[in-house]
Amino acid sequence: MRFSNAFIPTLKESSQETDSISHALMLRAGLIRMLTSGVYIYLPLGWRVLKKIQDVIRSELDKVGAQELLLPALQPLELWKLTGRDKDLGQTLICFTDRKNRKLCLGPTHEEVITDLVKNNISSYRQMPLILYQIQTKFRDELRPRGGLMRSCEFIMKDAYSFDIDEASLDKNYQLMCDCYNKIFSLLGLNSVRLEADPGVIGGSESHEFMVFSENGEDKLHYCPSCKKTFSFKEGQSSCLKCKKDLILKNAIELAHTFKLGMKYSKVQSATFLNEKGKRQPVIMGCYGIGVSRLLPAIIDQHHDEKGIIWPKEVSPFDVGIAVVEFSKPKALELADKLSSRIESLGKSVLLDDRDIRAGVKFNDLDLIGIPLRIIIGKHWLENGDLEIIFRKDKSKTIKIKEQEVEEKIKTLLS
RNA sequence: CGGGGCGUGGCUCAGUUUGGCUAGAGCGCUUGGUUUGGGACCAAGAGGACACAGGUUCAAGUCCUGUCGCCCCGACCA
Repeated sequence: MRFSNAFIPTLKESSQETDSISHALMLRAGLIRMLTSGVYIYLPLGWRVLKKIQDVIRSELDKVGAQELLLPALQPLELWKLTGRDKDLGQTLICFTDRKNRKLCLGPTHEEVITDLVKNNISSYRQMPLILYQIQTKFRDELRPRGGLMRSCEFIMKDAYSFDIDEASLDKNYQLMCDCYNKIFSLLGLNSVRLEADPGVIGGSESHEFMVFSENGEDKLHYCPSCKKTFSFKEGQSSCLKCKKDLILKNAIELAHTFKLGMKYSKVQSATFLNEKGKRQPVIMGCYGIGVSRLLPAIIDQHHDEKGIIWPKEVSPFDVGIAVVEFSKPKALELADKLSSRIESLGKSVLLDDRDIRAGVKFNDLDLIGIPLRIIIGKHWLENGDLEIIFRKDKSKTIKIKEQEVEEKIKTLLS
């Protein structure tokens, strides 16, 4: 992709109103724009990152045997009345009546819908265990949206649901999913901690949250500086039970929330199956959510410097940036085109900055956008054919290579 | 929903306290020229009627009333 053709509206300044770093960087780097409070547009660059994040999630979930489907965002309010959650969610649930006088709502989560699906399509213990998931837009009329994508009214969520014949089997799936989440977050460059949580409106017997420490997080955690153990803020203790050290209060972002639902939904919605003895019983359920769009600010929060974003290579919108500094020389652009198609044939994406502007602007934009590797075709190339590879994370590691070494080098650096 | 702040070209903001010439700056944009390794410079342009509605006044971006929108803190948060 040539920068001159790309829609990447970067900004030099950010408004004084946006006080979270990640949100300001998302606006400045041309990742998102606000439509109205709590509702955001994903620009091409932001959407590329979001798709990369989804790729990681899909790939890991598929590995543990979870199957992707897509449930409707539009749901009959009837289902919610059945479980009584229309009242639990209250005004958060966005409801309306269609022209046929049908009462509908926009899905804030999908326990009712998936349970309804299972009720009609699972009837035997032979059909379980089963894990289904989707990546979908959720709608919640938040009292106060904040922090850009951190808490918005329309957001992307990955929600998975497990179906088992008994508690022991649920425990297995639950563990499987938690391990999978740890893997996903570590691939995304997020140092997550897991701790027990309040099941809240979703319900169930047991529940855990996956959190990452962040100054701009909405949640608070107690942290032991000695044994590194984390405690939920609600537990209310002031010193570590083990080390007796004073706990430190830290802000954190909730990345994911898992629940052992048990029979909460299957009982009310009559999602039952016949066990091996021919006895009818409710399906045992689990539910596992990841705030996908929230991962964007969470990752940026953990990976940035004063110049801008530093994407982990798994989620960078482009794998390689090429800055043509000697743009007045036709040969430089020719070489850049050649290099980018050679790199693309390795299955890597390239953002080629061919713009007729000064070097400083390109460097600053590429720093802001945060692509991990940058090739410069500039004065060293003019002098003796050297291409420079600059690492976004650490410029002191800059290396010089010749044109014919590019594929080999990129392959090693991106593996 | 309670408290606080804000709304002036595409972006970031000044101007409002103490009403007064024709509404400003920087960035961005267009054209020409000089530049060209860390957000260049010169020149010439385009672009706003000051969130909206009412009111006070000889005169309102500025004062008053109402409405709408946005941000932050709190409450809430699957």
